[in-house]
Amino acid sequence: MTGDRFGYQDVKTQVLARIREGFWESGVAIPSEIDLADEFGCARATVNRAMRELADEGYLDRRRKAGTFINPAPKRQAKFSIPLIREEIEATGAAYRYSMVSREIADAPGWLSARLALEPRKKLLQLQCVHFAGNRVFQFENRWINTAVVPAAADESFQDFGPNEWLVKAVPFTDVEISFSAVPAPASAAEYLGVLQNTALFFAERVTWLEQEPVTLAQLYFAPGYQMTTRA
Amino acid sequence: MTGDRFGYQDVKTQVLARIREGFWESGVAIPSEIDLADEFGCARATVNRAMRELADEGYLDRRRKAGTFINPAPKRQAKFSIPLIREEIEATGAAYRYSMVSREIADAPGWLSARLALEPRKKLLQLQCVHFAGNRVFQFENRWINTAVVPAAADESFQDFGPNEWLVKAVPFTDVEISFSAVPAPASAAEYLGVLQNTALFFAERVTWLEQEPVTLAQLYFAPGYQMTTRA
DNA sequence: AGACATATTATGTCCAGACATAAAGGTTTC
DNA sequence: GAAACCTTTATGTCTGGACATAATATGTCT
Repeated sequence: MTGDRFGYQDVKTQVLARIREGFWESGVAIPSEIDLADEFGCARATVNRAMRELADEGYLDRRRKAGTFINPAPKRQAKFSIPLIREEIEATGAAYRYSMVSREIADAPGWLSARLALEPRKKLLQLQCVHFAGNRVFQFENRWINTAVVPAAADESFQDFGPNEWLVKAVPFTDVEISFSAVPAPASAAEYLGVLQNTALFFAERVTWLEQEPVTLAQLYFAPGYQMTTRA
Repeated sequence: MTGDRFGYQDVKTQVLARIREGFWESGVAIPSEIDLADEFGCARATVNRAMRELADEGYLDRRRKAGTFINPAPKRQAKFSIPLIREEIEATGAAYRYSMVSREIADAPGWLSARLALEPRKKLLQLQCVHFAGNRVFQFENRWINTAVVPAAADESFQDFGPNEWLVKAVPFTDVEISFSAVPAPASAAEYLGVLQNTALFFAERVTWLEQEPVTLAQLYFAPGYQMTTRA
């Protein structure tokens, strides 16, 4: 209720409040858009937008003809923005610094071929690099790039900027798959992060695809203490 | 282009394709809604919905009067649904089993009071429990419940079901904060998960609030090998 | 009763037009 | 030149109407 008219935001707030206070009997359809529009004194389109967004947010279930129902167990879905690492670091006030550790064209190991659905022994560009926040190591990155899809990558030295930074500008992609887990630090990551082997590290693996073609796989080892946080 | 008319879905697909193929010059505003509506032969409201959703999804930036711009570095935002643990386990085909380990009313330790903005030495209900997938331990849970906000919790034994399962049905909440990290297994978690101390564990900490009041804090230690995955 | 066709209904989408609003850009004034 | 004012414009929202669509409910026939 911003003041005079009942907008879709107001409808959302009202309906959400009613859901929370148990205003409507659970399990029974809540009033139809027409009825609500009538009650709130606005057009059906306005109510529709409010209800559609509440459904998108998981509070409501809607079915044609059947009506709109309160979702008894709203699956809280957390949204994480995956920023460029440079921005993530600079947002903390620290200076971002990048350093490439190794760069080579190599055969894809077996697990990688399987993971990316590549024919065996395909040549890929492999990069290892380190990202610093100030003078502390922030992340160790192990990356493979499919030069069949991104031939231009073979001509880049990646001395002055990270592969991700280059890739997001140079290559469009259609699908991303990210998985997070905790791993004991492998030898390489331990060395560059300056921790003991098997230290608990937050680990992310990200694969991007362009239509059906795998573009790149990144394995990201975060320094101890890293947290990924969200408010919902 | 579903066949005849140009709906908002079609507009989205077209515009997204143009973004990806670099159809519009980067850095310059793309055509206005009116122009696009004209070009696609549909109403401005239709284009508006398409563009609004693309902006929500992070592909576009829109500003009144200035116009609509392509987001050069679309902050890929991953959405994770946070299912009830029972559903998560049963979705894998395994049987869910739950077991409570301890239950007591205790003073909130200092770090907790600070974290939840409670007055010091406030009495909280503390629970420790274990969630099984089949006969393997899946998660060790350490939880505090603010009985000032949820007095009914003090009367629950939590012998037969987990606190989360009970809370989502019994208490509304307005805000959730989740953070994920990797931790070395503390003694308690190591014992119940059957791993050595300091094993790398995926760890989630979730705080829920009802308006300004903290409802509950959960610390979730996942068995080794756990992955949180998303496709975007 | 069960199978099948038909009517009903709430949501999903669209349109044409309207006014509101934020912000860019220009103009005037000090 | 900076501050204050005005104009313009693209997006943001709303209306009241319309048709489409999916799914339920109902009626009919076997």
